[in-house]
Amino acid sequence: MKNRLKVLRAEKDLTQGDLADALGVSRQTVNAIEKGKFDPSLPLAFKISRLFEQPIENIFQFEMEES
Amino acid sequence: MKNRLKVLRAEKDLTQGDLADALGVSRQTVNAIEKGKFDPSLPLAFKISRLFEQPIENIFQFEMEES
DNA sequence: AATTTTTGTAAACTACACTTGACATTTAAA
DNA sequence: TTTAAATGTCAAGTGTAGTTTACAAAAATT
Repeated sequence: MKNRLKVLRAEKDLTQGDLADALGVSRQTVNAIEKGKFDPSLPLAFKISRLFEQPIENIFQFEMEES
Repeated sequence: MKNRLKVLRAEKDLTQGDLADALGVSRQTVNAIEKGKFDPSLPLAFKISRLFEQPIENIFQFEMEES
């Protein structure tokens, strides 16, 4: 699953640590999601969505073959 | 997290088993999600979204206090 | 160039999404 | 009203999201 986190984060001038704090997760979790190591849970995806004021579908791009 | 699965399923006249097959998950998983026992993973939420041709936000309603 | 901040990554752990199998209860059909 | 289909739920297991701690590498500051 691809995502636009790095760009969105840059637009708001946030470090991975800043974003992690804002979301209430660890910095490693933000890093892992940003690098595509794993997908966020649905609740976390919603929090990210609200923080960046964009629909989930606009932040995460799911492709069917991924599973 | 609330969801409109039961209604959406009724609109398409699908049983929990039908939906499970269409999504590639077990019937118990569909039942548990529908009853709010747990949240779907983000990939599964995307599959549900595509199947019902509605954005995730229109199917699942996240409220901040949930976590 | 030296220091600080940020990012990447790893291991070991916890929590929960999802599985199979099984059975009881409710709803619909014959 | 008896049978079948659909739903609810439980237990025990697997896989992955997310944790903490820790350290190395890269990027930005001074």
